[in-house]
Amino acid sequence: MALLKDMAPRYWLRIALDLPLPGLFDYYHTEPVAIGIRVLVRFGARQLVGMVIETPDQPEYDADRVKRIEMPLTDLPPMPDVWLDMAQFAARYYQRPLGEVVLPVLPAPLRRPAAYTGKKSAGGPVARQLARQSKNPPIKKKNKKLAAPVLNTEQQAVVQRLLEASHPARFLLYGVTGSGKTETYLRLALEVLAQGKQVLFMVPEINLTPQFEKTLRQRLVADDGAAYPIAVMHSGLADGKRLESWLAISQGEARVLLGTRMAVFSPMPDLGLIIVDEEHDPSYKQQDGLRYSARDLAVWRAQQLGIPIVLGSATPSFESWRHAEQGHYELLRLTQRATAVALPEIRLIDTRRAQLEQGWAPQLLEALESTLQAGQQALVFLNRRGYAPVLHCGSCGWLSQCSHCSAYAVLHKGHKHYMQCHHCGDQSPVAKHCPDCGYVDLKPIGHGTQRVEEFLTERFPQARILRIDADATRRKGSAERLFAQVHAGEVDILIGTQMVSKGHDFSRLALVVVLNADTMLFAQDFRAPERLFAQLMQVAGRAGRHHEGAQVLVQTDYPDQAVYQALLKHDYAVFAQHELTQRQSVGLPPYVHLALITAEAKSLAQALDFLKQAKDWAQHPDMPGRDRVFLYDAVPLRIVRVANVERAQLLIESQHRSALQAFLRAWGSQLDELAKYYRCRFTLEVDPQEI
DNA sequence: AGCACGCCGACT
DNA sequence: GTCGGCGTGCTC
Repeated sequence: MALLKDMAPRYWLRIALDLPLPGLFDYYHTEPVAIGIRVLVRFGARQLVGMVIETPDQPEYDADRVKRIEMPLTDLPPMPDVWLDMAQFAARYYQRPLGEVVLPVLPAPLRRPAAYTGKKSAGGPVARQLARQSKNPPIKKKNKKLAAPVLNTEQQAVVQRLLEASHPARFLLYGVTGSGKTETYLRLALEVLAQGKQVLFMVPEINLTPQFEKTLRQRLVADDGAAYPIAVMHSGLADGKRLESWLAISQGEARVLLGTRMAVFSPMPDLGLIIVDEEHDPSYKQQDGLRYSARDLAVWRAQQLGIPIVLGSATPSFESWRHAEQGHYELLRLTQRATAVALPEIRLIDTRRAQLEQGWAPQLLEALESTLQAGQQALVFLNRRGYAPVLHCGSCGWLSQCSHCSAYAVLHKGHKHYMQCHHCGDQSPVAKHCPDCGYVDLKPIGHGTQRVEEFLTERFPQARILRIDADATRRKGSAERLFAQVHAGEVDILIGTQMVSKGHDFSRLALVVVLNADTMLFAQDFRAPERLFAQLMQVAGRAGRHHEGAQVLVQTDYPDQAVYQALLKHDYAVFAQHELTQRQSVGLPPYVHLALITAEAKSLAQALDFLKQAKDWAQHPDMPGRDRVFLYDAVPLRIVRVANVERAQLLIESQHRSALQAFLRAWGSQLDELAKYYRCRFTLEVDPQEI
């Protein structure tokens, strides 16, 4: 009996599984299975979908304990080699097991074991999806083809250079807001599409896709009048839709893919061009799981395929700017607005001298007043949601500390009043009297969007005021609906957080007011000024796209700061120069490469001890790259406790990317054991964007 | 990560 | 008596 069983041939497979365990897992099958095929396997007590990565002659694992796969999932062809190569690169570069790359990037139905084993799994998710599509064929969205606008000479020159693209076809398109970056993307895309290639368009956020999609549908039309099929990919799509897009683009049926960072992992058999819009945007970096930069992977993918890539921004990341300086990217500039409208005037309101009314300098209120009188729109921008960031007892000094975090609970008003910690999400009732001394008159300190809304409603009772922030969009439905109100002209004053600063083009907007810019400036992160500049340029860009005389007013206590002075002149280049000089002198990116290890434990001592011990291990003479890598001391995070977990971090720096990589590979593999000993959880982040 | 196994406290 | 809390350890 045993003999008979042994006679069945064994084809050994090394399989990637989505587990936080290093390496691949050995299985076998009685028939050959191709690399890149998904398989259903038993792993311990559960079933998982994995992907075949190698087909070795012998297993590495104890052959007696290697299991047979349940079945290969042949409803899709194997993932292409170039795709697997990119996944492999990402896994190595970001120091994660391959299974944490190749599986999470698949649409959920393709990696759910139940989709192949359950009762209603007949045919698998792909077959069902195709059946669904043939039953109700997607309605071809009709968009009137829009005529291409006439290019100005500057745009013509840029398009010319893009079309001439040869080696190295990596472009940094630096264009002020309204200079027509999108138009140049479209010209290049049309050219590439006409050659029978696919185009990948990346945007930083989901809410930017609808507007962009509309533009693409109107403009990406072939000479014969046929629209190039477009697929959209982002985390807001339902599983079925996401699978539909994935199938359309990977089978080459869709010619254009518009998506957020995850789109960089979509297989595209005929990919011929990548465009990364707003390339500086921090949203391109994933903040959990595999902490990848979609922009950086896009550059890698373009390099791998030998195809052109365009990184576009009005405020490029300093990393990209530096690449351009060094000639790694070709810098293309659009310095003029495509519409004849001048850039809005930016003014700093020095709050050190001003007599403030509820946090407002009189100039701001006057400007609001006259904007309303002129029948135009105003945008009030402040990056702080809720009513007030903290509640305070005037008698004993008590503050509304979150009971789980070293942060304050924020007062929220609305249909219901409540306190909420923005770090752990915990909600609690608003204290009626001081829990320490019983004093009844607790006062909110500081201003959030809700309080600004309340103040402006009192101050300008005739104005139609709308607030758009994470709270407003959660309750009242989609952000898109609220934005539609603004576009329809039903809003005089729009109050908003980051959410309003991107993408939307408000036609009647004549005034932008920025309230708490300084708090962004003094965030601990070394990128704070860079971020603030980008943020303010972006929000300023909302104003006066259609009308002359738009104003941007920024309240600050520090008008002399370089970032504000550069902003006054709309001068990114000078600001970049200034900041880069500083970065170079103190040794920060892009002049050095960083990695960051963050430890979490019940007590701060455990987290710190773990990191200290890890640092000691790093000094071992056998550690590769040790002499070319510098480790800082372990330090507690600024907000040390979140959800009753204490956190500390340790920064690793090197002049040489390859040395850092080699070091992290050797070092990182030893940390699991150490973390177990200190009862810590830890994450290792390569190229961290916040420290 | 998840899931099983295992050893201690308050419930029908 | 058992249901279930989550600590420990293993999974190709």
